[in-house]
Amino acid sequence: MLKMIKSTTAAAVASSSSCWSRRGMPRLHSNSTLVVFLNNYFAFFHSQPSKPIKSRSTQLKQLVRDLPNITNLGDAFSVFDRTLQMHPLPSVAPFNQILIQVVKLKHYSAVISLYNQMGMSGIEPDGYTLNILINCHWHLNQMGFSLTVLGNFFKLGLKPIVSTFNALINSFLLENRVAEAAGIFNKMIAGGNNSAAIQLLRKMEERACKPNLVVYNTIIDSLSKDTLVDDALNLFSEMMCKGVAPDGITYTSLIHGVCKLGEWKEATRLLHEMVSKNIYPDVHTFNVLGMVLEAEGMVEIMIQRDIEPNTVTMDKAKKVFELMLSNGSVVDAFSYSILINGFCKQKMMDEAMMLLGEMSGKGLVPNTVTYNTVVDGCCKMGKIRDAQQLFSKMQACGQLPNVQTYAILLDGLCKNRQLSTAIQLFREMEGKKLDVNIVIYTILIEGLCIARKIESARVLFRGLSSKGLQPNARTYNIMIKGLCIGGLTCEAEKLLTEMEEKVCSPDGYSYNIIIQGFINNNETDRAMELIQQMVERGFSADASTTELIVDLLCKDEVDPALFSLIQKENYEGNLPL
DNA sequence: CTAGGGTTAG
Repeated sequence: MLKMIKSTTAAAVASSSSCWSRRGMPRLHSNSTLVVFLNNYFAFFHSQPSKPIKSRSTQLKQLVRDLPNITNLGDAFSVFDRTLQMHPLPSVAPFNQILIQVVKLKHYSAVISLYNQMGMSGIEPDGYTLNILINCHWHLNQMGFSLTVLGNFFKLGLKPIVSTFNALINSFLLENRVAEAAGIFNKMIAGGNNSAAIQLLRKMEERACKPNLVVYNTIIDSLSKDTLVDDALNLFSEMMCKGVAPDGITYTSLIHGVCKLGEWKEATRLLHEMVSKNIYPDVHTFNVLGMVLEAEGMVEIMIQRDIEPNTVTMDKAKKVFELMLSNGSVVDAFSYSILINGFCKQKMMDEAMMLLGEMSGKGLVPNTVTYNTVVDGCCKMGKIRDAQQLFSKMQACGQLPNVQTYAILLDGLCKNRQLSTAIQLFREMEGKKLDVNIVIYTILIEGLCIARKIESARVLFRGLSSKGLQPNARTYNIMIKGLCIGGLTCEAEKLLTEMEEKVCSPDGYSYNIIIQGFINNNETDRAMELIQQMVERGFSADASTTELIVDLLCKDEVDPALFSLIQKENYEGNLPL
């Protein structure tokens, strides 16, 4: 088998070695080798009678076999309650299993509340339970709770992040607890601190606590996510030099990173390399590739390379799916969500809905994210009624809407002039004790501005800090635009200044919005000054701003020198000599 | 039965 894959990938690499280009170049040609790899890979598995990738789940989880499949929080609670009512009370093990299932559903607070319920019922936690709990506290950014669970090594409120973690790691190192150290890395990275993570990696090495594969994978993935792919690849080389062999997770992280940068050649090389090491792409890897190909409009090329672009049909898309399905284990609910999202983004809602319907027939459960995707698709098409129906349906199926679901629907309502329904929905989500975030308020502020209720928008905007929320650049931009529409350019400019003082300085959008505002309100002098400022800061006029300026120039209302300023900015470096 | 990779919002 290995030989076959080796030969197909080698052929794939050899077949189009000259069509690579760096980032920013036409993509349709540049990733064709990747597509050839995929086609060969699928073709190979298609010809195999049995599953090539052995499922590890058959070797594990004897206990969980007796538990019903948990696909939503409601199920989890009922299974938990039934387990709690058993006589005699079972050991902690099945409870741990339930907690793990809930962790997989990412309902971390629910895990903690179930854990508390266990305590009240007299079930003693074990090491596994505590690990699960620590993991949840990390996900919830509750570092203090994690530390308490770990055994009160430290008091709460320690500020210096690196030294805190160092201290923790040192104490773990005494016990040779590499796993926990890895967890701390994970948390640090969640805070966006790659360099601190690498520093800690070095500390581990100094202490002769050899970082293992998980530690490296965690950091490599974080670097890849931040598109620091060169650093990720360096660490990748380093781990191999130190005798730590990469696995599928390492490769998937790296492939994700290079694909994000459009480095198709590198992606193909990595795919080739992993297969040559007897590490096979799994459903995660394919989902990354599927996502990337979809985003690049490569779906049609994946199926048949000589068809017209932009003619993706359901038939053709299904062909890819069937190809993946022929592998038996390659398509899961994630894969469906990704493909459905692709169709939604292409505004092909019929196809998206068909796929959604198809899932249950395959025993796959559409989750909150899947529904969010189709609700968004409907909203963006202006099909609010359909979106609302899906919103009801998901709840009927036991998939609870989250903040993102509400954001999607709220935005759809606001943009389709149904402000009062939006406000009703907002009240509903408040009632559900969902954590209303800045995205939600930004949507509402924009909705109010669209409805010309500038005063209400302003009240909402000013009330953000009392809710403990910080407006970001997008919130400011929307409010500035609203104020300009309301003719309140003076106040809009004050907000622009306020942005400077806060952590979010004005971006290109901010300038375009306010410049348009000044021009539309016949304050050309002020507009001129801001155009100057915008250009100085390296931002440029967008199409509609340029149009307004050209219009002014035509009416001879401004200094003609202005045009060259705009033009120079737009064509800098590209003017033919 | 513990850690690490894939999907969604303004």
